[in-house]
Amino acid sequence: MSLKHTILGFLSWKPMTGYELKKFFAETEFIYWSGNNNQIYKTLVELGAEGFVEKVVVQQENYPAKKIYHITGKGLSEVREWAMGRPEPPSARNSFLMQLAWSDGLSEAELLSLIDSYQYEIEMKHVMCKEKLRRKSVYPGRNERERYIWEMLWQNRINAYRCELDWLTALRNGLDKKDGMGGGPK
Amino acid sequence: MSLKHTILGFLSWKPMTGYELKKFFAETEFIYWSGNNNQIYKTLVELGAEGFVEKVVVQQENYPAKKIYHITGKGLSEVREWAMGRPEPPSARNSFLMQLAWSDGLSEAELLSLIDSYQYEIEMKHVMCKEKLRRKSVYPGRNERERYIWEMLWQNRINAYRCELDWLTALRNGLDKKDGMGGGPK
DNA sequence: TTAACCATGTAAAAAGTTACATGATTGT
DNA sequence: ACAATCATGTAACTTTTTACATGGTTAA
Repeated sequence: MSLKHTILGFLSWKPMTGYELKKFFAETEFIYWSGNNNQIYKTLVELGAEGFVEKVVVQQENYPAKKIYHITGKGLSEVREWAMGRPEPPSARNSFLMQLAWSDGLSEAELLSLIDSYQYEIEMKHVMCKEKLRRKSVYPGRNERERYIWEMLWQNRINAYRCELDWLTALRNGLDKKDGMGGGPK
Repeated sequence: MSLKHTILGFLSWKPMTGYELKKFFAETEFIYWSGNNNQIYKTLVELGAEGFVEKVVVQQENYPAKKIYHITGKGLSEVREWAMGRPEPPSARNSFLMQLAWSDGLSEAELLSLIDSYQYEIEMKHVMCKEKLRRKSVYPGRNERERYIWEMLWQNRINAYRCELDWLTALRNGLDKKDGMGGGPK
C-alpha cells in the first residue's frame, strides 16, 4: 500500500500532526483514502518505528497536546525511491457503469432518470475541483515546477470529470436517436 | 457492496458458473473487483441463501462437476431495484498522481522517465479497450438498447484513457516550457 | 515437460470503514 | 442549545487480496 508513502509525501512538504494530515486527505480529490483516524494514527506509529518520521509533542493550553511529525533523512530517500518507481495503471471504481450495464429491466424514463442523477453528481464534482484549483488550499508550492505540477494534478481531475460529462451527452444523444427511430410510442 | 449486484447482473444476462463469472470479471475493464475465487464462490453461496439465485449441478466426464447458477424472480427484482438506485460518484485510484505530487526530489530526467512509464501503461490500456470493444467478447446484446449501452460502456473507458493521454501531453508541454525558460542548465 | 484450462473451494492476512470515547472551546 | 474545531486514539467490522489445495486434460 502506498498510504504510507502518501503520508510521507505530505511530511516531506512540511511537518504536521495526524489531525492536519486527515484534513489534507479529505480536501485532496486525487487522494482516494478516506483518511480515517484508524489508518492515519496507526500508520504514523509504523512510520516512526521504521525510522522514516520523528515526532515532537507540543503541549497546549486550551487544547489537547499535539504530536508534530517531521520526516527524517531516511524518510526523504524513501519518498524519492517510491516516487521514481514504476507507476501502476489507475483503477476507476464506478458503480454507475455497472448499474447501466444491467439496466435492461428499466424503462426509458427510469434509465434517463438514473443518468440524470449521475450527471448531477459529476457536475458537482467538476465544479468543486475547479473551485479547489482556484483556491489552492492544499498547495505545496516550494518551487516553480512543484507549483505547476500541483495545478496539473487538479487539472487532471477536472479533465476527467469534463470527459465524463461529454460522454454522458453522447450517451443521451444516442439513446434519444434510438428512441426516436423506433416509430411511435412503445 | 455491490459485488453482489454485479454478479446478479451477470446472472440476469444468462446462467453461469462461478468459474465463468470469474473470467467475465477479469475481461471487463469497468468492473473493478479482482474477482478472485474467495469473493465469487462465497458471494454465490450468500446469494443462494437469500433466494436470489438457484443452482443446478452438472456432472461432467473428464472435468470436475460444475454448478450452474441461474437467477430467480426475486433476484431479478433485486437487480432492478439496485439499478434504479442513486449512483455514487466514481472514485479513481491513481497512485501515479501521488508520485507526481511528491516528485520534488526527482531530477528533470527522472520526472520525465516517470511520466514516460505512466504514458506507456495508459497507451496499453487504451489500445486494449479499443480491441475489446471491437471484439465484443463480453457482450449481452439482448436488444438494441442494451447493445448500444455496452458499446458506450467500453467507450467510457476509451474516452477516459484518451483524456489521460491528452493531459499527459499538456503536462509534458508545460514542463518543457518551464525548463526552456529558466535560461541555462541548473 | 511445462504451462494453461477446467472447476471448485479454504485460510489467513492486509486494507479500509464506521462507530465509539474523551473533553474543553468557539461560533451560530 | 447545538454544532463544529481541536486532537488523540481504540474496537469492531467489512472488504479485498494473496496464497494454498485438489486433480485430470489438453496444447506448445
